[in-house]
Amino acid sequence: MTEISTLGYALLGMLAREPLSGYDLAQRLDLPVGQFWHARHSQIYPELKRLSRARLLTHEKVAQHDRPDKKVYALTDRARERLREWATAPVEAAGKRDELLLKVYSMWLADPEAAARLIRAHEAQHEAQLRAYRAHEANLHAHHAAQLRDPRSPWFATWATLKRGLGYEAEYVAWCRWLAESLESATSR
Amino acid sequence: MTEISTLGYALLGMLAREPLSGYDLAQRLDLPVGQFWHARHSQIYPELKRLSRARLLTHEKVAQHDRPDKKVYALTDRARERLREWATAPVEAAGKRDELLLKVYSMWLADPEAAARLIRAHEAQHEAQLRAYRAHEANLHAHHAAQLRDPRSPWFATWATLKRGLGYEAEYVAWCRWLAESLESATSR
DNA sequence: GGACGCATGTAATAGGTTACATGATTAC
DNA sequence: GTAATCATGTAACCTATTACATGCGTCC
Repeated sequence: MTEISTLGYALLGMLAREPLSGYDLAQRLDLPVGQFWHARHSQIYPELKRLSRARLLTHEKVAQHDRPDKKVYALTDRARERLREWATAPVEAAGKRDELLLKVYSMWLADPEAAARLIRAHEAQHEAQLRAYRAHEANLHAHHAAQLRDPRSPWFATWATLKRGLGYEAEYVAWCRWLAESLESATSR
Repeated sequence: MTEISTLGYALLGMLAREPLSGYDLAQRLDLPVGQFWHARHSQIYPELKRLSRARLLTHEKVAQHDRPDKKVYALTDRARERLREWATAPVEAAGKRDELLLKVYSMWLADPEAAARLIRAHEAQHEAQLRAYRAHEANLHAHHAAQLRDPRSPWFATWATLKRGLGYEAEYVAWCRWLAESLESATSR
């Protein structure tokens, strides 16, 4: 049985919902508003080849009149089965990494005013992300309200990861505010 | 001016508080209860050499009677200055990665009961982490209450990162509970 | 003609994990 | 003696980022 990388499962997970091209996958997985995984096209194209060789994906060339042709990938039955097994298999809690927190750890060396500015900048970033997630959630409720209660629906899964994103960003913003206020009140005194 | 990697800053950040050996650093940065960064000894020892070559660290050999000798590293003034500048320099928000969330994204394919078990297991893990953080916080308040209000104190910085850890884990636990309950109520019906 | 978005790839490098290796000292 | 902790290192491998590279089609 062929090994499948985490990135592989990320791609299979998206293709299980709808067939997509490498470019489509790259757009969804690139920096913007993905949730808890990301990848660049330079990692995606070779991975699609590997998965195809392992007979986990099929692809068909789709000719387009208005833009370049593309390859649209779809799951095989084997892949869907592998994905289903993986989805509930035990996994270690991720070792989180956040460079901002590393900076905060050494921030006592620096000017509190400069520190507060950095934290305020991140507060704004996470607030923007939170607003985007909220808009996404409103959209989900508006168009797929019925499916959101069914754990067998992909919309439910989308909602579940989105809720985690909402909680994550809301907590991050609250923490930024607390920290920035602490730093600012120290400055004013 | 020599480039310093993020890992380098992690090591400098710890050494700015107290001189430590590679082994000490590895213990603090290894899997256990670090907060938002981790590394293995195989990454740490070579990095200590690099930082030493760049004259950012000094080390002295410390002979021990009861156990093997060790090298204890300390910051140079240049390193402390570099660390201080880095601490408030702009940084992009981290692209978060969490394999559990990736699984949740494809969980609609699987048996909701199996899914609920996986989520409950993570709930327990994050609860345990939360308890550990709470104990750490109580300890901080008991022994360093005065310094916790001073942004120029390393104890304040420790508290700030710890608070982020507390918020993160509390939110994670709450989300696990919500999701597990949703999955379980679907099963019982 | 040039910029931009679509579309697909490869190569070089950096960052990180796992495994391999060695040796001292203490406790059982 | 042998397992466990302290202590330091290297090598092989995998993952991920950045940069290089190409080409089509549309809009200005």
